[in-house]
Amino acid sequence: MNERYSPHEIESKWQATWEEDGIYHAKDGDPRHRDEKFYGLIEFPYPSGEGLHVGHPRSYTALDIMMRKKRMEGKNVLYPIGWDAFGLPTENFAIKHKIKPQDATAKNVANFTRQLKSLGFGFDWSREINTTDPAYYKWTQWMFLKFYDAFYDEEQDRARPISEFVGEDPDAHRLAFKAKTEINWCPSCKIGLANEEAQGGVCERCGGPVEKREKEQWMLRITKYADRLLNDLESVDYLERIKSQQTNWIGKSEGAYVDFEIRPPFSARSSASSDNDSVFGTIRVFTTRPDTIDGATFLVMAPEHGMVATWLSEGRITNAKQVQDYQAKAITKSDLDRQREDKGKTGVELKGVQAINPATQEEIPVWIADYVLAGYGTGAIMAVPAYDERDRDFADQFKLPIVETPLRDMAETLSWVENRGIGERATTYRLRDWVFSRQRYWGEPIPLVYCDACGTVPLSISDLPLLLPDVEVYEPTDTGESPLAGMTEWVHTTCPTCKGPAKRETDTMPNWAGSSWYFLRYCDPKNNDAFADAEKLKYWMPVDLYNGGMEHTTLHLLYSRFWYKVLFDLEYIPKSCGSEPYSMRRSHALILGEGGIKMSKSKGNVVNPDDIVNEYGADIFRIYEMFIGPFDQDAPWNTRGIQGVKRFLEKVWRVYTEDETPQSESEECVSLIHKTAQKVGDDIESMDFNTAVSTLMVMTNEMAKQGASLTTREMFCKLLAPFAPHLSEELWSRMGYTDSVHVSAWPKADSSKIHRDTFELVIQVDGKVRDKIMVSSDISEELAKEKALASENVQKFVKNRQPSRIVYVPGRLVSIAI
RNA sequence: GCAUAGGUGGCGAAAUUGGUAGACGCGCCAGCCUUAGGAGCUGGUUUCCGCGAGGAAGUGAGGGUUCGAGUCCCUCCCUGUGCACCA
Repeated sequence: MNERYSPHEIESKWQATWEEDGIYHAKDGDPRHRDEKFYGLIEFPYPSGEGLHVGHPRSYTALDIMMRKKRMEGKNVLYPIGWDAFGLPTENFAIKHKIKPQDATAKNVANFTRQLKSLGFGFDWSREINTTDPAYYKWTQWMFLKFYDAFYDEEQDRARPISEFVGEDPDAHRLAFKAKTEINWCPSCKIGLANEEAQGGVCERCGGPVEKREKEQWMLRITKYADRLLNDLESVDYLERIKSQQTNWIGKSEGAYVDFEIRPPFSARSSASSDNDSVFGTIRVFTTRPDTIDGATFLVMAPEHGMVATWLSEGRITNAKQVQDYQAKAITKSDLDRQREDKGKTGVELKGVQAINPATQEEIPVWIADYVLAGYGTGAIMAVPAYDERDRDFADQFKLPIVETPLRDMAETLSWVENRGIGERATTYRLRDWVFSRQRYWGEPIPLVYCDACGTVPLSISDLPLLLPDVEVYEPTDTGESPLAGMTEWVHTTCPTCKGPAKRETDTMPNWAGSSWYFLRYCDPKNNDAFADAEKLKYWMPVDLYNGGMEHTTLHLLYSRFWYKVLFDLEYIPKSCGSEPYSMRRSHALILGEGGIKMSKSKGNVVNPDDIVNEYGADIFRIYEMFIGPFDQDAPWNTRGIQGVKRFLEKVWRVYTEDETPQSESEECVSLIHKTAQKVGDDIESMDFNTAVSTLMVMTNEMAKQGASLTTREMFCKLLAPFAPHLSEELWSRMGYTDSVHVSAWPKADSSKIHRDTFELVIQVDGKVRDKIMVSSDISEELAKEKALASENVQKFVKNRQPSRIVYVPGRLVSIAI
């Protein structure tokens, strides 16, 4: 009886050996030789209580395969791992179970570590980081202070230290600044919610509707980087759909601001006052279609527009009550309500004011309506119902005039607007500044204090990290304040400048903070004097390949690019690293439940990686996830499918442990192993892992049938190594090698050996295959055509007719057209 | 609506980028082995016609280019994903 393939014995043995030998440790190198390095990055996981999802290993295995190949090709590979551990789910979980988030995190990290190690990934565990480690978040806080101490210089188009600011009110220009913004407020839970917790306008905790409330929060001025974040996409290799999502998110549009004069309606004007006197203001609108201005038959302002309040206080609006009611409703209206109302628009006319269309000089009415957004453009639009669907809907609903007018020339209109001094060319963006405060406990404390004498004072680096107080109670408050606000001992402190009494900022940072720069920390994870040493950054950065989920394309990916650019501008990142953190970005897709629906606890179709590893072992699991379908396409889990992979590896095992090794082998076999080497190598580079696996299967079938020489077996073992690291290591050592297969040289395909002496020539008549004949590879065109016409079956279809054309494709076919 | 990825057997999918459609795997069928098989091995498996050699049809629909189209062009339809009353 032959020995059976026992994944578990093999896997734990080799995992221990690898860890002992440290074969996956990256060595810092000389920046002058950085072409030898390869930095591959996966999005570090959030260590949730649920443990690893089967989706995680899909991405990690894919990069693991690429990194193993690069390592075998002689690259100095950095493939690190860490934990993005601050955040809401852990905090909520800890509150529910009355434990500390610190303890929950430690437990979850231990569980994730066990799971990841059981899968045999070649991570460099010596560089493991954790965003909740004070030694890590010290630098997150330090970076926040650098944002606080910087402004954006429009002329130089980069951030600079605030000390270099020339002009009035530098505080108004800091990259980290405080401003009133809306937060999501759940009236039943009496708690401020993060956007993630209020998706769809519904509270994640109680399911009730979420309202908007105003609160002063810390913001980061990402909008200053809108153009650079957009333009620099040209310099990086991201998937097209990633680029387009970022482009959409930034949402640049070009057009013009146009001023509309406002006066009382003609009918209300007293005969004594002249037309000029009656103008009491202007409303500036933003439009991308100034060429349609003749068709602007009314003006619409956002209910929150400042001028509405002004006119109300000046008593100009004759239906004030109605307007105020509408304003009040619009402001408290939740996103959910707005979505529900998408069947019709709402709005109120501002009676007592009229606008003048500068193109036609006609009086047009002014409305407020919540389909006009306060935060975009100028918060006011000229409505052109003849050309704009939304304006048409509104006009239809309220019986406003729709006038078809000819379009003007765009360039001429822009000049006309500018020459008359009634506006200017303008560019707007959808991108908003980044709301950086969270009223939560489990995040990095914002390292600022408020002093009556000195105002807002940043902590100095020697006071960092500002530790999160270790307390028993950290539940959210009814007031919308951070739980830290209730910890008076922690809040009351002394001012770093004047030593007088001061209060700490009690908001914490969002979990996007720690993940915005973790890839920098991997370059030098233990440095206590800097977030990373410049020489090490020069060697490792930028990241050569970054893989992650599409769900992080607009937030994390954009935030971290922005964060990196600020550090770059402020010269904390060496110039030679470049102004983009990631050279290449790829995205994996989801693994769905059986039947193609999303895996979820409620549907009961969640597959636990532990179960799969226990039943089949890591190598089978890894290969199954690669074979499941194209890496960038969603794929349903199929428990039966994994059986096929099991058979495949068992067949490999038999080939190496049972078959007698022939001294010589067929030309086909030699050709096939080199073809396999070529294809597997190419497929790994292009991330076509599913076809790489099938190529390995084809080769295995051939070896099982025909037998294979030692050379072929060695070559195959190396090709298999990135996919099934444990099995290949076992086979490698059984072949007598003492060094790891993972540090052996990646096999190069020899194209002269792929070349065959004969090939199958396909013969087509009128585009249909009529025969296939074996011919010599160096057959001449004439001979090929001759042989083709000589074929009996071909003659049956040619039927003595004269071919109008005969095409010969070397090495492939002869096509005869009648 | 805008953007983006797709649509190929019973299923997951391949297709050297314009050259044999369905590789590889699942499932199914037959056979072998076995006390037994929901284990393993071997062979078969797009559909239709035919005993067979072989033939016909076939890549969401319809046109077009070409000796030749899953692939290129035009007009549509459907599905997934992201953003969305962004002026």
